[in-house]
Formats: sequence, C-alpha cells, structure tokens
Amino acid sequence: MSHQHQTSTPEGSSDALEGRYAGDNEALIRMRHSAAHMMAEAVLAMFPDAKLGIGPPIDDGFYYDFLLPRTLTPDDLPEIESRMRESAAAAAPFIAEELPREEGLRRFSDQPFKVEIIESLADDTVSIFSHRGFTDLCQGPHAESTDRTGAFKLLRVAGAYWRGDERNPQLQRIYGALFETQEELDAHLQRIAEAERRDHRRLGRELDLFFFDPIAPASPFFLPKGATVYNLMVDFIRELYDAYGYREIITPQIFLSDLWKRSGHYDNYLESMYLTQSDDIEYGVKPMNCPGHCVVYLSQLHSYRALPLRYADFGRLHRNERSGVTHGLTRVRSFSQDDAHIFCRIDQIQEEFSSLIRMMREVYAAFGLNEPRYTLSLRPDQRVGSDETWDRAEQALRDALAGTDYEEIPNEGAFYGPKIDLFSRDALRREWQLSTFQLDFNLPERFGLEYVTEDNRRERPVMIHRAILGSLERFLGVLLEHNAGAFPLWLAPVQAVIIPIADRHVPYARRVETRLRASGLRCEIDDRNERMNAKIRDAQGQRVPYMLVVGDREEAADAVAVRRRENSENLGPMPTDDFITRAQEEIAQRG
RNA sequence: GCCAGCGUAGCUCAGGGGUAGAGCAGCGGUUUCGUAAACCGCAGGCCAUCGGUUCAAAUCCGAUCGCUGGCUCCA
Repeated sequence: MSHQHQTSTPEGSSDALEGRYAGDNEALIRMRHSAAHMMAEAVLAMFPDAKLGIGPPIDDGFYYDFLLPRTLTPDDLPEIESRMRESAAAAAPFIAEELPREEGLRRFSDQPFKVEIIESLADDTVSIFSHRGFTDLCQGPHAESTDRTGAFKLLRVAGAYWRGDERNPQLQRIYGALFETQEELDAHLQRIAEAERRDHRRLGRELDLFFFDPIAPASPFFLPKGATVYNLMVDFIRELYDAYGYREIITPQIFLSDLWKRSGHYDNYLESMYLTQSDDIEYGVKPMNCPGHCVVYLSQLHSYRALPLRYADFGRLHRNERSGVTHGLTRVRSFSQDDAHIFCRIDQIQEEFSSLIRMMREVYAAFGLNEPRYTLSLRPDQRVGSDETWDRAEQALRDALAGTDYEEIPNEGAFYGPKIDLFSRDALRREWQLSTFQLDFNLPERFGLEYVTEDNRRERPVMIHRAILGSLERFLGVLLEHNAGAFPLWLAPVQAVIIPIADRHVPYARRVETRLRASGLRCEIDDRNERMNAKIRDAQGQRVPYMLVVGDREEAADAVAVRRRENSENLGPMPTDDFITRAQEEIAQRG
C-alpha cells in the first residue's frame, strides 16, 4: 500500500521504456544495436561456447547478455573492445535475411536462449542479421556496416537474469556507451564524472551532513548540518499543511502483529518488516503509516461534514530492504516521509487530487525542481473494488490532471486503486520518482471505516495515500545531486560565514554574528588562524551562500563586505542591516 | 536475495609474503594577512572481522560483515 516506494529510476525502469529514446535519432539506435552485435561477435571469438542472450540499444549505449564458461572481470573489457574496433575497421556490411521459422530453429540450435525467443514468436519467419560471419537473431534495424557505428566505449560488466526473472539463470551483461561522435561520447563520460562529483554520499561527507556506519546498515546518521536541512524541509511542509488543511498526528512505532494481519501487510509484506517479540507477543515495527492512521480514524465517529479528513504524519518507518538494493540516502531501511492519508467521499476525489497537484507544484518550485512528468496508472487485472468504483475513480484522476501533460499506463495501478506518480529530472537529466498519490479502496474495507451521511446512514470513505517529497531521506539525496550541495539560502545549513581578516577583527565579527543570529540567520565565524583566502576557499567548498568579510574598513563603517557563493560574485561592502534585510527577503521568497 | 568488484589513518589514496607511507583534515607554534590553499612541527592505523596456509600474512586462501556497480524486488 504504499505508496512511496523509495526507488528511483535513474537508468530507466521497464515502464520507462517508452520514450527512453526521446531525443535519440533512428541512426543512433542503429549504431548502438550494431555495436551490440559486434560485441557479441568479439565475445564469441573469445569464448566459442558462449551462449547469447539479448543485446539491445539503450539510453546512452547498448548491452549484451552472455552465459560464459567463466566470469568476466573489468580486465576483459579492453580485449573485447579492441576486437570490436577490429570489426569496425573491417567495414563489413550488416546483411538482413528472412528465414522460415524451422530453419531459424536449426540455425540457432546451439544457442538455447535464441531458440527460446524463436519459440516465443508467433511469426512464420524469423529475421537475422549477419556481419563478418557473425549471425544474430534480430529484428534490426542496423547500421549499413561495422565502420558506421560512431564512438563507443565499454563501461562495465554486471549480472542480469535471463528475461529479467530471478528464477532464471543469471547471465553476464556488458554495458557500453555509444554516441555518434567522439565529442558526444566524451561529453557523456564527462557527465558520468560529474555525477560522481555530485554523488550525494560524497557530498554528505564533504558537507558534514550525514554518514553511514556498519553498526546500522543502510540507516543514515544525520549530523547537525544535515539535521538542520532535514528539519527545514519538514518545517516547510508543515507550513503548507496549514494552508492545505492537513492536521498532523503522531502514531506508535511498534504495533501488535494483529494490526498488520488486519491491514494485509502481514501476508504480503512480511519479508520487509522488522518483527520483535516481548512477553511472548509478536509486534511489527511500522513500515508504513496507513494502518495506524486507520486506527486513528476509527477512534472517533466521523460526520460527512468532517470529510475530507487529512492526517499527516512524519513518523519514522523501517523496512528491511533486501541487501543489495540499498543505496546511500535514496534507498534506506530507516526513514520518514511527508506522509499523509486523506479520507474522503468518492465525489471528493477529484478536488483532492487537484489540490495535491497544486501543492506539489508549490513544493517543487521552492526546491528548484523542474516540472515533473506525470503518469496515471490504471486498473490492473487483480484488483479490489467494483468496476463502477474504478470507473469513477479513474475519471476523477483524469479530471484532476486535465490541462497537464500526462501518460496513462494501463494495468500499472495498485490492486487497491489507481494512482498518479511524478517523475522529476535532476540537473544531470536523470529521472527520479518523488511524489506519489494513490487511491485506496482496500484499507477502508479491511478496517471497516465509515462516516455518517447527511441522511444518517453509514458509508465507506475512500483513502488517498500521498507523499510529495516522499522519503525525506531520499528527497534530500536527490536534491543534493540536483543542486550539487549548493542549497538555496532558505535551506542552507549555514547561510553566512563571517570572515575576520585578522585577529583584531574577531570582536567586531562576533558583534555581527550576534546581530545576524538575532535576525534569524544561521551563521558562523571562521576565526581560525588562516588567511582570508583560505577561509573563502573553504566556505566556497562548503557551499555557504554568503561570505561576509570584515576588516578595518567594515568595522569603521558598521558594514560587511558581501561575497556570494554563485560565480564568486563580490557585492562589496554594505551596512550590516542592509545585508540582513537583503538575506531575509531572499529567504522569504525561498530564493 | 543473485552476479561481480572493493575494504590500508577522520577523508582521498599509494604499497604488497620479512615488523606500514603520502596529501588533506586534526593538534601545537610562527605569521595578522583584503576575496578560492601562508610556514614549521606533532600526533594518528590490530591494514574490516574471524579462521587457514607459511619460519613469517596487511599482502595468499576461505568464511562472515560492510560498501560499490548491475540484476531482481519495492504490499
């Protein structure tokens, strides 16, 4: 039921297949696909017994999956790559051919995965492509010849299950990057390097925001600066809750397992839950807030007049994510969400979703995020609720999305209701799922939720699970990678560093500090025995928005010399009060 | 959970069967400086953990834990 899975899709998940080539032209796809064939040719030459999986073009390049007699190491890549270059130098043509299905089966009789693919095809014929004596089952299209395949570089080896199913054998996948020109390839490699520089795990350390310790795997420790940012995020959301009619509640951390049996999590989510025992009674640490919120709903009798009822909860959640799936802040085992559950009537669904979208836009703007991509996930085959309810619900969501560009995805909804997901691209063009708004017909049923109607009957409300930031941990991670650690002023853990030029300026610097703090600004004095240049360098490295240099001249004029983080811009001296006003205005507009 | 790689000082990394090295950070001192790194000195490590091979293991082997890149999962 919930809602916010923490997953991101930086590499594109299966449902991102559509549109993943957006911006890539047909020729480029041909090149990438052809390079995959050339890689298979090279690997087959090195390992004649290799069994071939599939080798498609993907965003930024291509891959091919192999079953090999031994595991590959990164050291194998140069040889494969140089064989590919030989193939390219040969300028051999790609030749397409149609074969009768039976002949195709014969042709690939020593390639079990290819046979499996042919068998799964309904067609009478199969198409193959050949170059330099290497033949692959393939729909094409391909480049004209092996030399027309742009600039490529093999990047890494990885494990991948045949047909993406973990019950199937695991193949070895080799990933390569490919672009039309060397310049574009270099730019891509540059982007990868930049992504490493912006890696939120690295920034977390460098900026003293958070760290991880094996004593609590996949669970972040927030240092004072990180906790400051975290709390500012929460404060901001709380302000919006006032404006959007939410009431915050606080619910228990650990519940009797009975709750999870009632909600259905015990049957379907157990492997991700932390269980604990006390006095022979089993408890579950909450992985989601929704069942607890149902308990809160049930604690009082609700009039139709009270709906929609919006309960917000920043409660800490724990999910025992499988080892191997955790990653920095973006997939953790302990986190909290800007979570809320809305209980409402069916005829209120559309207005609630419209309001959610408005709120979401306000939030994204404040954090400097781009307008997201919207998806509307519709009813799956396995579901609860009547068709009539689904009809009304799906239409309500469509209406809420009217005027926005969105994509409908059949069958992708949860069994308990349709949902709207939002995907945002960061500064490096990677896409992340942040907000999710999910309708739920199931939990109100399981918990027997009711409200009293105008004519004194009992009706069942529906429930909306919604999070805008999602996991606060993950949002912070994404935000860090988006802004490279340079938080906007309102979010910066340290908004200004006061830099005395010499020791004799420290007392004045302290007076300035006192005034700034009294004005609500978060500031520090750098009174280390260092030269001003070093202090500026460090403050820039810490992404502090303002550096206030104070020396003889400033002290005489009750001023500060203001330097901005952006572009090393030097605004020169200004009266201290002017700076305070300026900063407060910037904060007020969340600039 | 699966495949592969990695784990040496707080951080980034070098070394590699014969008693452990650098830069940055830290600490002490000198310097008191006008917009991106002053200088000198000191201290800091059971080389992840456990076990094995060996006269000798940080180094080779195995297991465990953690991390990384993928895959799968994300009621």
